[in-house]
Amino acid sequence: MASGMDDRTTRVLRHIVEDYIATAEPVGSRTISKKMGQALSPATIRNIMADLEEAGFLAQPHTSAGRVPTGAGFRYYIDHLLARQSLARGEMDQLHRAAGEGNGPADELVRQVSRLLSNLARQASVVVVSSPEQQVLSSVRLMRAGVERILLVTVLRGGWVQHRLIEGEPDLTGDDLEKISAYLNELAEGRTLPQLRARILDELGKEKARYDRVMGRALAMSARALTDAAPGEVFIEGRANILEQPEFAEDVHRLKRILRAFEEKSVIFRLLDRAMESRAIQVFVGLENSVEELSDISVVASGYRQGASSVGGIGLIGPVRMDYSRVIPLVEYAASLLTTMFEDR
Amino acid sequence: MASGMDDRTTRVLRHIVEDYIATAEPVGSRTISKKMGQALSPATIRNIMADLEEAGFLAQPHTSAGRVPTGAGFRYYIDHLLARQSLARGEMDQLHRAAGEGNGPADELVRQVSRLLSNLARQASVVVVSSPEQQVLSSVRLMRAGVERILLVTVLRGGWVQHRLIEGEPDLTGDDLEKISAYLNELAEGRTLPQLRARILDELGKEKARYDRVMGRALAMSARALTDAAPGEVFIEGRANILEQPEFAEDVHRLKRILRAFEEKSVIFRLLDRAMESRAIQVFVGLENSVEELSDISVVASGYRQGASSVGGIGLIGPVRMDYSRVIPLVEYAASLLTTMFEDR
DNA sequence: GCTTAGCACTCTAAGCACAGGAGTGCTAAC
DNA sequence: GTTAGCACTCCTGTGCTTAGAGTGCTAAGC
Repeated sequence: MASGMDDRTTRVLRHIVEDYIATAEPVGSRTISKKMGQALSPATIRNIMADLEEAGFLAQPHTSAGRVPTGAGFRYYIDHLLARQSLARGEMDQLHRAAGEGNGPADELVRQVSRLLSNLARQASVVVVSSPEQQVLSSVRLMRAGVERILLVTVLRGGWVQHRLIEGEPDLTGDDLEKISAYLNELAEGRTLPQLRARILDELGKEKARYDRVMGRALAMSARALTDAAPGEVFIEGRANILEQPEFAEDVHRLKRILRAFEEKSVIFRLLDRAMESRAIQVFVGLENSVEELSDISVVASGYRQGASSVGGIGLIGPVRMDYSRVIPLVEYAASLLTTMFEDR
Repeated sequence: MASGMDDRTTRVLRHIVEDYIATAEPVGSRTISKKMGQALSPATIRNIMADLEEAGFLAQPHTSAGRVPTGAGFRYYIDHLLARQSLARGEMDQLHRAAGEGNGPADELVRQVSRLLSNLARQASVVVVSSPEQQVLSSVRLMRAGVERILLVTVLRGGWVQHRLIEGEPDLTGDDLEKISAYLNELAEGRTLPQLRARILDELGKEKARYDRVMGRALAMSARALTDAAPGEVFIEGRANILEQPEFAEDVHRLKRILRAFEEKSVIFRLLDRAMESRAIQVFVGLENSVEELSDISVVASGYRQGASSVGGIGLIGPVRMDYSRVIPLVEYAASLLTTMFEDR
């Protein structure tokens, strides 16, 4: 269907979308005519606009208003007409610096980058960290945490740290913990979490008799603790930027919906998981993103990887009227930056 | 000054504040007269109101509107007139259950309680975790995290887990780490973080020669890592509840200010630190809280402790017009719940 | 001397009419 | 196929009016 649009028509569409992105106001034929150097009169533009409206790319809030791009209009613009802006040198530097400051564990790093991404794009930013089950373990340790509690700490290659608390094990001595930890750590070497789990169970069956009961129990307990995958995490930064957008400033109801969605991690997760799988950047416009609460907002997101496996996604959330030409390269760069950062971690 | 108010006057004030809390509308003399069983006519009430206004407890948005309590009015109400509602059995149970679910490390626990507190009070809730320097260590460990990174994990009694990443130490073998960790852990036994730091430096001076260079370097590096106190953390839950309040629904500007403040952890920190010191619950009304950005909101907060030392604060943030009779007991209960939870941790 | 009924007064909120303006669609001429 | 011209629609802002809520003041009553 889109194939039926000639060059002139698409140029008009592009100008309308861009003007609307810039002003957040319905745009009229006069404006577009001027913008195109008066090569076409307003009347001609109006004819074209009528066509575009019929095709579903534009809509009128009311008869005497200008046109506003529909979801489909934005979609077409993004897919076919978008002229990507290249990032400013300074912005790239800033992102690099932010990544450099993410000195702590891996989630510090992703949060730091997300925070800056949010500021540069003037939108709310979201990172998700999927529980990286395919990641190779760096080390594993049982640590005493109070009288009746033991903390199972796992560190994955790349700097992901996870905790699991194990309750009600008062009679393991410090020496026991040392011994078991060393053993666990040895088993963990070069393995992923599920592999370690399997390995422990294996050992437990095979050599159960060889070890004292304490060791057996501790291993079983570790295996159990490793069974519940650490839940993925979601960090949202720059919520306040949402308020900067005029569409939300007016309409408190929409604002409420989106802030509520932010409170529900699962919603955000659903939102980004499609982006995490794919290597390319993804843009979900309005209704497309299938999360009812967020039917009138857009998500621009991309997965980031560690080696071959994807470990999470980073992106921006905002009104459908977003400056995609700027925002898409930003997200893309942030994601690839994270990917490179994890290469030498 | 307040001493000059007779019983009848304060009763009127109380009714005005309570009606305003319930309706968010300026309240008129007629309403109060009815509410007090018509013992006093509206005209009399008006006289009293005029007095209260002169004393600074009430204000009029405009001549023909009813009265609205000022900050001072709320202050007086809270300090002298407040009839605390007792918590519903069910609410207490819910909080207990939430605390029970906080099975993970300590900050999981406080977040869980905070989240529920927020829902029960229908306000945004905030917990701060001050870096607990007086807390006794449970265990300390160096763990390999990638080729060039070492993770220093400290577990404090109560289940507080902290990480510090140490970069650029490729030539420590697994055995080295084992040895040093065991040694560190021994030094840590029963000490607080600053004490451990001091102790390490001590050892380092005294017995430097006795150990191989690797051990010395690793100890020095640990001491260095322990020097930067882990920053305190701030968690805010239930931001969306803020939008429920009519005062914010209308006024986008205020909403913006408060959400912006939420993004700045330091602001929230400043807000709660006075509450953390004291054992009693604290209510900061409007301007009092000295954070310019939040001049028209209230904070109800209380510190929670672990043993004798305070480790953080929990509270609610919302418009000055808050249902204090309900909210104060809630916060109080949540804080004391946390304190008891930490008793047997 | 405190209380209160009565009343004039003030101010807001809501409704309505009206004008101005932006933008459209259609028609007819180029 | 393009465009000037024009009638038409609909929103927006303004001014005006009215109803209502609530006040302050005064004078009468207990």
